[in-house]
Amino acid sequence: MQLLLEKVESQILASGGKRSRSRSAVIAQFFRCGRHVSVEELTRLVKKRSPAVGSVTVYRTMKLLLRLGYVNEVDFGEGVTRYESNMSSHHDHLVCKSCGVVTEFIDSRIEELQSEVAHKHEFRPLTHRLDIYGYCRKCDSERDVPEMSV
Amino acid sequence: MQLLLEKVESQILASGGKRSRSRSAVIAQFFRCGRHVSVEELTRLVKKRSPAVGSVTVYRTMKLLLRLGYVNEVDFGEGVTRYESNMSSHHDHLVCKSCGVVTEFIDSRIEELQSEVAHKHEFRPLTHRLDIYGYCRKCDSERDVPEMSV
DNA sequence: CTTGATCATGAAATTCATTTTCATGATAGC
DNA sequence: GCTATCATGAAAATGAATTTCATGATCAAG
Ligand SMILES: [Mn+2]
Ligand SMILES: [Mn+2]
Ligand SMILES: [Zn+2]
Ligand SMILES: [Zn+2]
Repeated sequence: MQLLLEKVESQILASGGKRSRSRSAVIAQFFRCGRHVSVEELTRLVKKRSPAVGSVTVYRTMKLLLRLGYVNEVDFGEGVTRYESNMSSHHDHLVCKSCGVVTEFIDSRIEELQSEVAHKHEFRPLTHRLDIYGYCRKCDSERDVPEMSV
Repeated sequence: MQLLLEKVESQILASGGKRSRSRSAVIAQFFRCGRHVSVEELTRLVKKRSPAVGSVTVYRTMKLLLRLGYVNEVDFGEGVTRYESNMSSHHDHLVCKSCGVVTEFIDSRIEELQSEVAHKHEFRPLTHRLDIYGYCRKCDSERDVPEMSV
């Protein structure tokens, strides 16, 4: 982990950037916390250890990591951009519309069929986004329970 | 087409709304123009025939059609919401990153596999969004051409 | 170690799509 | 025609994200 942080920092140096406390704090916290973090959430976490860090620096740092290829932006239609590490390989998402929990999956048959469809349309595919929205098991069973209220 | 407009208007009446010139103009223009229209584009088109109509009314009318189930919102990550008629059945999208052209497709095998994956994860799928980003044939061949500039 | 050029920072201002407010105009049903 | 209710457009407000700007930190050279 410390290794990863140093690798990122040296790549920042190599690309003409400089080290900084705030930025290190943001990067370390990002790799420490879970997936699909929003800037607001990440800022709150960073502020616990480094109260002086503002959200603007978090915005800038995430864009920097994006340029360096360490993160991906994801958007589940909430009006905010979320970030996930690019260390793990490509995957798609199951998004619960009730509790918001996100489950990752990969299905090579679907990936294969996507390539096939693209080529059938003379289209050169580069990336794709497959999000399935619905209810996770917990939320689905809760919705089945007949009226308990009032 | 005139039929469709009347159907929508009567449903608006039934749900407690009233008729209006501006709204009719927006609805008619929407069904007249192509798919994946943004509010800005639609407003410009409407203004040609009805210059007094403001974009706020277009925003409101599209949300109304959304509530009544006539349209879907689509988002290709451009920062603006686009609308498409809900008359045609579900489909997915091939989006050209160069010229922006959007091709629709449907592949029942992919749809089938999505259900399978969801159920494997004890997830009840309701909707999904599959967008494939890349280059259409025209843009792909143009990019292959070696440096022609200066 | 000092210097000086360059980069990074946070606060405030700005942008841009979208929504809300508000005073006024249009509509429907009596 | 009257009137309650809805729809309108302009302007203001919102909220995420970016830019500006004055100041502070960093680093390579000397
Ligand atoms: Mn993910
Ligand atoms: Mn479509
Ligand atoms: Zn859930
Ligand atoms: Zn193209």
